[in-house]
Amino acid sequence: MAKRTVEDSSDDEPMIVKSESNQQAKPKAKKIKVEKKEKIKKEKEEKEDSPEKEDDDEEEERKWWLEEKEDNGIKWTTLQHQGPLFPPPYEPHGVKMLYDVINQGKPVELTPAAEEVASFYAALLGTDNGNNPVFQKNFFADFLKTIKQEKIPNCPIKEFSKCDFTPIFDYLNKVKEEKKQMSKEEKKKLKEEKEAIDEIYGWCTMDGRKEKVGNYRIEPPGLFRGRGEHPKTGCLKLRVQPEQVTINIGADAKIPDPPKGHSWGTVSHDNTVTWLAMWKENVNESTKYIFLAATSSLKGQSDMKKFEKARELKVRQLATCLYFIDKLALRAGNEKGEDEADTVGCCSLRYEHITLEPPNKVVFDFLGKDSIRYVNTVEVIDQVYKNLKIFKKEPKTVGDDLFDRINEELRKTPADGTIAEKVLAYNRANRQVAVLCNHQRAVPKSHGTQMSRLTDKILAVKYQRQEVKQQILELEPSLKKQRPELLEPESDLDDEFIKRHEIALEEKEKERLEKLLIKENEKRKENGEELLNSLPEQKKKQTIPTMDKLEKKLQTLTDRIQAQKMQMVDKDENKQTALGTSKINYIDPRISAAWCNKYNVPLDKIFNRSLREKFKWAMESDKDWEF
DNA sequence: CATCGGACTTGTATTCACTCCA
DNA sequence: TGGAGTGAATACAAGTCCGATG
Repeated sequence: MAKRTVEDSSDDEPMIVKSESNQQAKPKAKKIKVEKKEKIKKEKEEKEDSPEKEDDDEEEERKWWLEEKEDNGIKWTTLQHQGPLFPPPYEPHGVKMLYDVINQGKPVELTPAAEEVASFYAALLGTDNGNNPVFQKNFFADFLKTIKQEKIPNCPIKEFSKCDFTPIFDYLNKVKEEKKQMSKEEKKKLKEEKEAIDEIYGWCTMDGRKEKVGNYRIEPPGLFRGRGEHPKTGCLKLRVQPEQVTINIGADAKIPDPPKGHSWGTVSHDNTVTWLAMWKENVNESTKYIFLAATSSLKGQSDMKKFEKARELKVRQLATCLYFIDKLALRAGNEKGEDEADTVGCCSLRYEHITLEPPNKVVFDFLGKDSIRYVNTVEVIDQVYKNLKIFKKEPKTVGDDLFDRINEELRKTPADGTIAEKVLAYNRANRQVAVLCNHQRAVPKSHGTQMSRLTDKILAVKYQRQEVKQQILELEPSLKKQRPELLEPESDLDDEFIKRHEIALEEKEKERLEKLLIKENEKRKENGEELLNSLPEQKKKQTIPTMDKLEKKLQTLTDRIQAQKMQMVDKDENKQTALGTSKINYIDPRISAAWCNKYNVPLDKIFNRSLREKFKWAMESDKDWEF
C-alpha cells in the first residue's frame, strides 16, 4: 500500500467564513441561487426507485434547502407557539447565614426574598466568581438593597466581610448530594416530567410546520456572571415577570396564556423577525430573546445564506485571478514551501503586492518567477477594481493572501489511505481553521495518561501480531526467506512491556476462568449436581489455524495498529486546539459532507448527532459539490 | 456622522449523561 | 459498582452588524 503522509503546509489559509447575515438589513427580493433544479429531479428519481416506507406516520420531511426562496425580509406568515416557561417560585429553605460570629453574632433572620439572594451567593463560595472582589461588591450592594426593600426589622448586616454564608453553602451541597443519590425510579420520573414539558414548550408551528424552539425558558434570577473585568459582575439579576415580556406571534394565532394572575407586557405580530418572545434584563438593560433551535429551518436557512455569501466571494476571487492571468499573462502561482524563495504568481499574490489607485488603476509590485521583479500599473474594469477593494478590506493586512478563498486544505487527503488517515487529514484541516480563529483550549489534564494508555493499547496489539507472525512461521517455515519481515521483531515491544503485558493477560485469564467456574456451579446447584473446586482442564482441542485465517488476522491487526496510531497522532496534535466552534460556525458543512462522500468516510466520523441534525441541509452534498 | 440599540451569531462556563476503568 | 473523566448539551454572556436617530 502506498504510504502517503499528510503534511501541514506552512502558511496557506484554509477557507473560513464569518457570518454576514444580520437580519436588520432587508434586501429587496434577492434570490439565493443554488443548484436546485437538478437536485429536485434527482430526489424524485430516488424516491421512485426506492419507495420508502419508514416514517410513514411522520409527515413528509421538508427539504427547504431545495426550495427557491425569496429573501424579502419576511421570516414567516403564520406562527403559533406556547410562550415562554417561567422558572418556579422560590422555595425558602430556612437555613440561616451567620453574621459577625466573632462578636457573638447570631444566625440572621431573613425574608424569603433576601434568603434567595443570600443563597445565590452562598452557592458560589470558593469559585472564581465568589472570590472576585468586584463580584462580591456588586452582590453585596444588591443584597443590602434587597434587605432594605424587604424591611427586615433589626437586620444587623452591614459589612460583607462579617457575613458567613457557609451554613447555606453546606445546605445547598447537601441537597445536591441527595439529588445524586436519588433512586433510579425517582430519576426516571424527573426525566419524564422534563420530557413532558419539552413536548409542550419545545415546539412551535411556523407556516404550518412543526419547528423546534431553542431556549424556551425565561432566564431564572441569579447573580450576573459577567466575564473578565466586567464592572457589573455579581449584580442581582431579577426575576422576570410576565408583564415585562413581549410575545411575538401570528396575528391569527391563539395567544398563549400568561401565568395565573398575570398578563403579558406586549403582544406583537412582527413577521420580519424570528423571535418568539423577548424581555429586557435589568443588569445591562440588554434584550433577551427566545429563538428557534439551531436545527430549525429558519436557522438553517440563515446558516446556508452565510456560507453562500462566502462562496460568492470565492467565485469573485477566481474570476479576478482569471482576469489577470488572461490580461497580463501572469503566472498562476502555486503554494510554496518555507525553504523556497518567496516568489509569487497571481493566485499567491499578497496584500502588499498590489496597491489601488482610484479610480481604476492597479499597481503590481512583486517578485515573480526566478525572483524577477514585476512592476506594472494597469487600468482595469470597474468590477475588477471593486473586487480588489473587497479583497483588501480589513482586517486583511500585509502578509495575508489576496485570494484567500481559493486554496482548500482538504485536497491533501490521501485518497488511498485508511479511514483513520483520512479523518486525520480532515482534522488537520479543521485544526488550521481553529488555529486561524484562535480557538484555543488548555491541554486536558489527563492528556498524558491518555497518551500512555493509547501507547499501551498499541503495544498490546503489536504483541498479538508478534504471536500471529510466529504461528505463521511455525506453520510454513519456508516463508522465512520469502517474507523476512515476519522475522523482524515488533518495534517498541520491549521485554519490560512484554512481561507486564503477559502478567496482565494471565490475570485476566484467571479472572475469566473464575467467572466461568461460578457460572458453572450456579448451574450445577440448580440441577442439584455436585459443585466443582476448579474447572476441568479444557481439552486442548485448539485446532491449528489455517494459513488463510492467520494471514487475515495479521492484516486485521496491522490495520488496527495503523488506525490507533493515527488516533494518537490526532489526539496529540489536537491537545491545545478546540475544534468545536469552527466546526459549528465557520466551516461550510457541505464541504465536509462532500468530502465524506468523495473519500468514503462515514459522516459520523466528522459530525456528531446534533451537528448532523443542525446541518441536515448540507448532509446530502455529493462528492462533486464544490465550495 | 457618530452613537445607539435591536436582532442575531458566536464563544465559553456550567451542567448533564455516558463511558470506562479500578 | 461507583466515581473520575469526557464529550455533548445547555445556559447565557459577549460580539457583530447595520439601520435608525438626532
